[in-house]
Amino acid sequence: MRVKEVAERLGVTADTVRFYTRIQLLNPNTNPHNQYKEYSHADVERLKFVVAARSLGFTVEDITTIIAKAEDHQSPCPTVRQIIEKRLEETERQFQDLIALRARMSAAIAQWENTPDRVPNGHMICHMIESFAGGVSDDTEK
Amino acid sequence: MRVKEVAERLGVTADTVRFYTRIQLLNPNTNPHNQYKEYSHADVERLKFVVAARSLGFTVEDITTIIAKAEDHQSPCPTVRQIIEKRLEETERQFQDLIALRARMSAAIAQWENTPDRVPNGHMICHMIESFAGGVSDDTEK
DNA sequence: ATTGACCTATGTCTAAGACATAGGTGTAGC
DNA sequence: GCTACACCTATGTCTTAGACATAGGTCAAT
Repeated sequence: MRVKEVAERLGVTADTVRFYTRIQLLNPNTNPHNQYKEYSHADVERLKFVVAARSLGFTVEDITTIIAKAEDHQSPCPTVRQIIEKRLEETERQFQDLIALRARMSAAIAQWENTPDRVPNGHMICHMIESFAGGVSDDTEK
Repeated sequence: MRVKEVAERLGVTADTVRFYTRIQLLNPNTNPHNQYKEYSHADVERLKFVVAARSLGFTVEDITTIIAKAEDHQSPCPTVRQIIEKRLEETERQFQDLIALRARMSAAIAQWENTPDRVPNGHMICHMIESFAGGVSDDTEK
């Protein structure tokens, strides 16, 4: 199978499969004539694993580590448990950040509904953004 | 003022200020002797604007556009309203994606609590990840 | 003048692919 | 066989918003 077929089978783009191939997460045979890659059943299985792991928030580097352990006949499970715990914490942080951002955005939009457009003058770029102080202040004190 | 002082005043890193300077979002004077940048009060004001806009989800490119309009004596307000609406939609999408991801991660962790570690065999890399199907399946049908 | 702590500008790197491009494949029509 | 032509491929470059590494500059204390 060539890249597009593999990609479609697993619901990812051909570019994604090419990327994984480039970083040697996948190692298909190469046709020496035209450099086309030929993906085997084993390659598809591995890609399936990568896609599953990605959808659980593992980074590509995480996955590389996990596969390396497995190929070394070690159980990757402890590593996997450890990593996902860390990734979940990060996700939680992003989540909180995103909630705060969304709140700021919504508040700004609400406030600006009753604000007229205005042409900037010398010491203002956009009065809407500038008047929405949102916690941004100079620390100059004097 | 030099880069570090400006950065600290606005609660960002010196690298951030350098980055904005590099892309000419800020245009401080350069000491021809050592290339050190000297930030004026106007530079600080502009940086304040950039930081405020960033905290509302505007991209650096958005901000460049907004400032360009303002310097051209046009009101940036319509543009600003339009952009933030778009950014809010994107944020909402990310938010939904993140909720789904977090749910998958939590579910996986929960499921794996009662799952023993296992050493990989020929056709399995990590049984925990592989058994947590999470919607990843081959489209092979034959 | 020299040391040393701290600062600076510049170049490179990041994650995970997307995009652009030059060239290859394969089928249909002649 | 040859030619179109639609579609496919590998490879190189680009993306965001800074962080990091490094070589060199500053400045107060010695």
